[in-house]
Amino acid sequence: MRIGELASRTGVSVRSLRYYEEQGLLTSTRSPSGQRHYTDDEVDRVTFIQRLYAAGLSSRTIAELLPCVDTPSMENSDAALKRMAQERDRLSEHITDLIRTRDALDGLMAANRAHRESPRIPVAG
Amino acid sequence: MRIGELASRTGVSVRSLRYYEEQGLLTSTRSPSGQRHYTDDEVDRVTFIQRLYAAGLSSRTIAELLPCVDTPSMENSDAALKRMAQERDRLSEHITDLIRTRDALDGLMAANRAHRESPRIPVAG
DNA sequence: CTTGCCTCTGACATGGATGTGAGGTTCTAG
DNA sequence: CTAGAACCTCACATCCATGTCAGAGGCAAG
Repeated sequence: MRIGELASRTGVSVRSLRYYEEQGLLTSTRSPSGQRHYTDDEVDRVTFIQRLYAAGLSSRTIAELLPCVDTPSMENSDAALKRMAQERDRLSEHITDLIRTRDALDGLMAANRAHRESPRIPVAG
Repeated sequence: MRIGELASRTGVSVRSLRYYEEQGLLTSTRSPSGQRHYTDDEVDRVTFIQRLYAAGLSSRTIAELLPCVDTPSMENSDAALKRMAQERDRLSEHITDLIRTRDALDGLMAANRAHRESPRIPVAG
């Protein structure tokens, strides 16, 4: 498929797809006239890339991990696996932090609702 | 306390504290000479602001929520509470998304480790 | 008074993913 | 053949929390 279709299938802008390629996250075969062509597999790949972006990884970091995703071989894995474990832990920490924040919001909302029903002395969280 | 102390107590840069004030997230009393002074309460406030930033809220959004935090009164609450619920849900969605990503990373790491122990594709040792 | 550190305002710089536009080529449908 | 999408590259713009620098004033200690 061409870039436009990949874009609409993944919900990622054409601009971003080109950027991913520039960052070495995505490859394409080129038609004789220079247009990018992709296989169906790239749809999942792009989705996964987006997932990692959403998890706060930079394109640089993603680039370090992807070889390990593509071909789980020894040389890549050795460094990349360590990197991946490291990112996993960072992510895990972040998740617990977000959960704590969500709890804080829940607490605030409860306080406000309580106040709404029976006005009282304001308490900050 | 003055801004430097607040900065070191919260781990937030002086620059950022001034920025928070500029965005209406933080207030300070000024000494006659114009220097900012803060009470101990501001430490928690700054920490909470950081928490919200980490949760992906923009300073604009945070500004919308804080009045609700300060004084859980009716007028503020009405709009802000709705906003807060909305952000809470967004956050919740994000959390489940991150957990899914973490699971994906776990899967990849497991696959790589499995490969390492018994290489299925004879490439190199 | 002077030295040194803290603070002030203001303004420009940064990074990273993405938007946007120009100017040109390619593909597809009529 | 022609019109209009879709594509190409290049390059500049945007957002937003921070960094950083410059020039000036504040304040405690020697």
